[in-house]
Amino acid sequence: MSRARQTVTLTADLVILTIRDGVLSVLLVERENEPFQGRLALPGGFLRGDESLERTAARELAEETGLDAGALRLRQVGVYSAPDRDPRRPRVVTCAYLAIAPDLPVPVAGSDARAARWVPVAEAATAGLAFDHDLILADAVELARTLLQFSTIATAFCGPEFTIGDLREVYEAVWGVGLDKPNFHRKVTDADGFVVPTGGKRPSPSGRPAALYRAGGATELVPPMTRPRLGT
Amino acid sequence: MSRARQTVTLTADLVILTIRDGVLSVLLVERENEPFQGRLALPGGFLRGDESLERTAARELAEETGLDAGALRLRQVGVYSAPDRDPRRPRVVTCAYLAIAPDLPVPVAGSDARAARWVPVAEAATAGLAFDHDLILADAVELARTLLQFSTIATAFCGPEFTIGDLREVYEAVWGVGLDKPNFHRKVTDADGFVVPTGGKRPSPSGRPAALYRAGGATELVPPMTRPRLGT
DNA sequence: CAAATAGTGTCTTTAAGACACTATGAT
DNA sequence: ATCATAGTGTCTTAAAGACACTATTTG
Repeated sequence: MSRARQTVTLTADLVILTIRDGVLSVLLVERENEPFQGRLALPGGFLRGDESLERTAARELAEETGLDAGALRLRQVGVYSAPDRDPRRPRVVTCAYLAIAPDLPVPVAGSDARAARWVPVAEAATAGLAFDHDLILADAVELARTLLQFSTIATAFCGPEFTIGDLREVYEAVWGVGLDKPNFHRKVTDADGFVVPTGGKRPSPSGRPAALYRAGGATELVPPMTRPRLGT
Repeated sequence: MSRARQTVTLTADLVILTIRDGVLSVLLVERENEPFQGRLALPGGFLRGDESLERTAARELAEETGLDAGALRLRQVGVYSAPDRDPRRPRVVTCAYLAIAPDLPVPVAGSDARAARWVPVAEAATAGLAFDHDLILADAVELARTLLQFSTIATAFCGPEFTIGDLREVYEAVWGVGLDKPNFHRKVTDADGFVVPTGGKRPSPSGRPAALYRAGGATELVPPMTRPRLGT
């Protein structure tokens, strides 16, 4: 019974999100070759010899951003296996991974010299990415939005030290909403193991300096952050 | 740059859950061949010619249970790509899908004549499944538990008509907890588009007959069903 | 002082959960 | 009548959200 036991090529694609100037942005590379030459695409690469897909994704992440995949957590977004998703040839199946990064100084030029840059997600979605990367990006952003509700992952968007205001801006950028400052402050500082004060303060150009925090030990966020409902 | 562009074999595995006699159960097949001959495994099969993985999963579902995949919704659980997960040969990568089914009369003998049967999830987890199917099953069950909180998918465990008590038993079986009957009743009937009364009643051997409902139009469940927290 | 941003107090509304109570059937 | 299961009322507590208010800085 070896009927149609087909072999395929596997890739791992990365959706690396960060916040730049208060705008949710994604790391994209410009394609050098056909198909989709000159179009923007998610960074990614082929599965190699003895790797799992997670390892492929971690390796690509290091190559594209210089970030240690051990520090950052990769989460599976999903598998994309439509037979014609790669026009070159059938049967290139990809698994997408989500990574959340602090605001990096600049995307490290990939070791493979591709021009990588941060693009606001809203812009990327309208511009039209290569392959089915529009769909992948949309799924990944939706996953990130959900993770913000139930996990403490928002701190991954921040540096090692941050203010509650910084954290609030993360939620506002990813969710695309405005949040009540006083209630947000209370909720975050009350949640167990979400943030812990470092004792330091960050002066502001004009106004009271904000206390600094670092990420706490918890991964799950209880009670969850409630995302404002639109339709209601 | 064709370095190590490896080809792999892809399969889709199915975690088909149902509730039998109040116990969360999974459809398993007994393996006829090595490796893991005689052991229980998740049903699944190889990706064919022009299929997407979703289609492979849907086809397997039809073969194993006779259920129309159009009626049932398949959800991706995840990709499992550890290099040595199939001892026969490296690079068999699988994508697992979750399907939720009403209590079927009996597993339709698969068209490929494998002995398929329902096994309580607790039993399957301890028995030790073939390959990494223990892990896949655990992930799928965790996904199902989460879906019960935020979606109206619990009705998929029931037939076309069901009582609120039936629905409560679904939650209790999947979550492994007891729920307050009066509060559950109110919450379910108040939630918009979760269940709609059919007007019928189901007599009970001893006691007041229960009103019958069918699944409503909503897919998202707001407010969500709150899953009792353990540690607190 | 005013302006600006950080953070606290407190009230209202909503939902969760406990549980007493009523309703409707079989025997 | 009793027993059993279905379903409602109501009270308590916890959390969401609005928003007035206080605190701490710069100019």
